[in-house]
Amino acid sequence: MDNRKTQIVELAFNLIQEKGYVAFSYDDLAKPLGVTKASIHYHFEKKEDLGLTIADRMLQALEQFPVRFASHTAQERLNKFIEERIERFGDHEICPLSSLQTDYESLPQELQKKVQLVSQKEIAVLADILTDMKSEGLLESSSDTNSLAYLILSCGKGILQYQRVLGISVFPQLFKEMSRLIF
Amino acid sequence: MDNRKTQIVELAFNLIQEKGYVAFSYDDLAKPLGVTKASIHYHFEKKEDLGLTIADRMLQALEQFPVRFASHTAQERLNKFIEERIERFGDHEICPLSSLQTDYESLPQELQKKVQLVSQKEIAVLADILTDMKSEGLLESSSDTNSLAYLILSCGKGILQYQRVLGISVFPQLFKEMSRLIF
DNA sequence: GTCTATATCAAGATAGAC
DNA sequence: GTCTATCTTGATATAGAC
Repeated sequence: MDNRKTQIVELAFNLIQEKGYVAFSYDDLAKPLGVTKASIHYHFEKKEDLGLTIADRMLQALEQFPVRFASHTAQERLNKFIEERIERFGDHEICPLSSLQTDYESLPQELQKKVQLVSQKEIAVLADILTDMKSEGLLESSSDTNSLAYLILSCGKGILQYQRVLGISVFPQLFKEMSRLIF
Repeated sequence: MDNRKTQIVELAFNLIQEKGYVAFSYDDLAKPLGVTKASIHYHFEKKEDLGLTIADRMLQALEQFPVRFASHTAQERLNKFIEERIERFGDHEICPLSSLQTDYESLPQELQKKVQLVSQKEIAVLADILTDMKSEGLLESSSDTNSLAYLILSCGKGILQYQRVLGISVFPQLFKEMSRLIF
């Protein structure tokens, strides 16, 4: 049953968004699936293997983004990039990359390396979109698109954290404020 | 020896900035101090007690900030607010509040409540400074100072995470970019 | 091949020694 | 009052049952 493997990855991905990488356990996966922890270990021998699979999925999604929207304008790609993120997160979820970044010092070396790659790729994908926007005159020519990418992503991730803790929805206003500043 | 208690708090505070709240253990505290875990439990019966003490310290520091700089201009207070943060963080440290926010779902209720208070207070302190700056004409009158506070803090915290993972120093450029946008 | 029973280790926490 | 020896639990991981 290869579907079980997918189930585990999906569940683990959600748990990372909710509890963080260090905080979630194999029992958190086993219980809802109605199996024992050891069964999870069959599919993913070590927690690191599961972490790597998830980080790889994140990396692939980022790599595919520019391919999926190759025929779209830069403005459309920016909108998609942001919309997809907004849709993905509920009230009790934070960015999975934020979780992995926070737990960075506890991660095994190979997973650390993968988290680095994902972090770099996420910045690069957004920076590319912003650079295209600059070419199209939608952004001031003096803008540092790389710094802007850091700024936008950091901001979005931070807001998710505040939202969850404070139980409020500041994303919309904040987004308006950010757009007003940048564009 | 009441100094031992202080030592523990200092150490735990650093560990939260490095590893996160869930990830650090009483053994991480005991080893460098040359005592057993149980000894730490004497000073802080439960991990939650230690967490609460640290969160309280963060809250007090925030409450004192406007008092310490009551006679300063809004611009000076903003500079101080940011400078103190920049000075506090090394290459392998992230914002302690970010750590507690990421681990939020794993925290005992009382500590969750305290993390909420710290989060609110941090936003409020910065928003107050920005509101004063608006009164002094240093900020566009249309600015939403509350949203700006979220934006600035989120951004700063996010950057610390990227910096640590990528081993780079993007804070300076990013800060320049942010200042250019906001002020 | 897929899973359970079990081992091992480290976590947080208690009770009792100095 | 301060700490150590010890307990209990829950974590990751292995070896072996179906």
